[in-house]
Amino acid sequence: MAQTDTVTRILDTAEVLFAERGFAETSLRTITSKARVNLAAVNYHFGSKKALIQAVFARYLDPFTERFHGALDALEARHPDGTIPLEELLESMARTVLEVPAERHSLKVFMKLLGLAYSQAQGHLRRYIQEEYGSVFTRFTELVRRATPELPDAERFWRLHFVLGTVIFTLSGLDALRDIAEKDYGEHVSVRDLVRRLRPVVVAALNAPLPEAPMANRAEAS
Amino acid sequence: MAQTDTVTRILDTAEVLFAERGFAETSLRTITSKARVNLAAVNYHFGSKKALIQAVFARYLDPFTERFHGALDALEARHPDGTIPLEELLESMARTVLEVPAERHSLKVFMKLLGLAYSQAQGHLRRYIQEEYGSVFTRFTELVRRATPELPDAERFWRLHFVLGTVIFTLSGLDALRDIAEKDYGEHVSVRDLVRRLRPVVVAALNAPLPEAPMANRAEAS
DNA sequence: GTACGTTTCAAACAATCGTTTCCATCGAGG
DNA sequence: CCTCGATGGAAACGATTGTTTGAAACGTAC
Repeated sequence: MAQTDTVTRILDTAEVLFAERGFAETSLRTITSKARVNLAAVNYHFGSKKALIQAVFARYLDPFTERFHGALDALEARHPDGTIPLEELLESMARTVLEVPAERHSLKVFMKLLGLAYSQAQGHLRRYIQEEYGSVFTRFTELVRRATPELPDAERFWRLHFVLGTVIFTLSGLDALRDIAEKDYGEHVSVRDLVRRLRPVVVAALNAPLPEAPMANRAEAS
Repeated sequence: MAQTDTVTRILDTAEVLFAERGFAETSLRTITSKARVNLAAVNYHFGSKKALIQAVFARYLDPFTERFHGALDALEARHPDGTIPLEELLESMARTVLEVPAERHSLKVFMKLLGLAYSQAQGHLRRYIQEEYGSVFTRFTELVRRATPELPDAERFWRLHFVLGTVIFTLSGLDALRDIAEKDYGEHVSVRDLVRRLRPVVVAALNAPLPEAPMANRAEAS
């Protein structure tokens, strides 16, 4: 139908502009004019700008969670003892993250959006993502827990976010970094190349020795 | 003078609001009313909103670069051979980052601002920071190069940005993460505690084994 | 062909934005 | 006392924002 055409044209244009400039810096007029669609179409089809932003994310995250659940199902089936090696877990997640947007040639956009979701205040976005897609992440962390029984729970929690930061930060700022790297080392870096470089770093970070015991608790500016 | 009072009151208010909501989401009216100064004061003292944003950063980065240069001078004096151990370099940087905003009890704000500087498009900001403060970073990376001669240049470049992502991502999203961690593990985390946890992870990431040789060059969606 | 629900369109809405203007106020120097 | 440059303050500027409106255009079923 014609609706689908307008809706997808809005989404296709919006995700690119959001990724390039951020949410607040992208007006509905910029989106609709570039998408060759009437201004009112956004509010008609999505209801509001907030809802459009969430729809942009849903188009990536819905297939991602579905595939990732499937991938974890397969992994659990191959390891009936319930303990999946850490490398396989990471590998599975990486593959899923790469697969989903690859079909629309928009891995870069997906990564930038993930970066924005974390950095931009946009309270509603973080809440929406947390409520809508938190369950997959919970399942994943539980599997990581079984894979790394020697790590204290709190330590594992923080280290998972450390490497999450590494990946999102790197892949979402990829363009700028790639330009610098290319200028300084003349080497062209593909996303797959970057993932190859990331793997040993992530594994080493998760397997790092435990920190020294904390000193006496000192108050800290909050 | 009265000028100084107005200027610092604007800066104090602006940096907090920017850190909480981002730049585009913080209006000059919100800043000036909360700071109890006239709306026109911002344009009078700073010239524009862009200039105010840069001034907020300069108030942190100017003392930071000065101290960091001094710390590196001291390190080079203690190692006349020109090779400073990696741990000392990292330690020195961490200490400087913690010192500067500690004097104004605003480490959290500083970290959030750093995170915003990377994520928000705000082209002018990245350019400003790069041009104004890029030299310290260049000096630091050169010292890291001498400290890790076994690493290929490109590999070191990427790993430095990996750990930079870890640190900025973690410390700028600290509030949200701290809430989750506190809820899940009942443990209160101070910034110093987090730095203690970060140290072994960062060292392990930089010292990770080299990735396997790349496969045949495959084109990748850019 | 006519009626109906859906979608598109141009126009206007009220609100907010950054910036500018103009005048009052102040304090120091002549 | 008067002057003058610097600062504070109220009001308005024009531009842009997200959203709403009401009518035109559309395809479909009777």
